[in-house]
Amino acid sequence: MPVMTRWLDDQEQATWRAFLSATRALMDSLDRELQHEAGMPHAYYEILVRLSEAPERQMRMSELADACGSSRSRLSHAVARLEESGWVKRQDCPTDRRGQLAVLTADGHRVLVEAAPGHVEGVRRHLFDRLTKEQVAQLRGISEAVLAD
Amino acid sequence: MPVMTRWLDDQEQATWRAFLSATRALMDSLDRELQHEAGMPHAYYEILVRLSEAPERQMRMSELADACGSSRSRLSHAVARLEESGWVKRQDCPTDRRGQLAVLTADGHRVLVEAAPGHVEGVRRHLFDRLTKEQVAQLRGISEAVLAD
DNA sequence: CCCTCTTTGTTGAACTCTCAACTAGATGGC
DNA sequence: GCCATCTAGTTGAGAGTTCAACAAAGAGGG
Repeated sequence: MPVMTRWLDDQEQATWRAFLSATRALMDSLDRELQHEAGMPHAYYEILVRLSEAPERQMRMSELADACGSSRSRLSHAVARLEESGWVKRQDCPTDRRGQLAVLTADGHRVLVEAAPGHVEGVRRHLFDRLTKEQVAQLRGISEAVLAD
Repeated sequence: MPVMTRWLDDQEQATWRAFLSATRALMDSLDRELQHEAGMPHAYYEILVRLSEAPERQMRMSELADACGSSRSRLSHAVARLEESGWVKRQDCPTDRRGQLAVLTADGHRVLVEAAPGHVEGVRRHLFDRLTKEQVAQLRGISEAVLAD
């Protein structure tokens, strides 16, 4: 039996459309810049960041997938690609013979260090420079509310 | 000459990571739901929405690309796909012989009408139900600030 | 009119992501 | 020990996106 749809009111509608446009524009810019300056998409950059912050710059594939909000399949393909570039290598996990460790290589770390300033600059230019301190706090609250489970 | 990088402070860092996670989770959910219920990704749904709102349910390819925040190439591929599904058709533009009009078909309109309630429900569940009225207003302001040129 | 520059839209190749199927190893009950 | 079940990770195919190259037609200056 069909239930009455709760359509979006004007404020919600306008918010949703602005949010979609803004997010798409933001992500497209960052992706393009990162591809141009570091030769990788934003998703791959994030993988390198997570690895660089992990103890011994290494992580189990599934932890890494969770940390990046990525599916296992996606991560598997991505790490394969990053391995071809020589930025990550895989090692067998000593405690679980099913497991694999993704390890950031010296080259991978160097690429990351070189790309980071330009990327941060981009995040500022496209996002934080356009917001007040108050809006930054609001955006954090909103993001955390969306994530809450 | 290298210029000192303005790194993100703690608040910005936390905001940026939460924003990335939240946006990715939100978009992934909506994409999955729409793919499952309507057989198309969110980007294609948006194309149908824009067409449905246009006079005579038709638009020039480049207007449509701008409205969707899409590249011409992307739109061209997308419309080709939507045409295969029978939801959109192309027509020559009468006033500009280079031009093409994308026209929403009756089938396309029907699919859209059927998918809309479920999609709106998803947008509510994943976004608006988790925010206060105040946060919705804030999100609108933030999005518009990011879009401003 | 002619030449140049711009705009419109498409195309193919390379790349990324998704989904379902699959292998291999761990786990738990009996 | 044995079996069913679950978890870790990979794989290949199909779908979507990007990028650069391209053809075709409009626009504008001389």
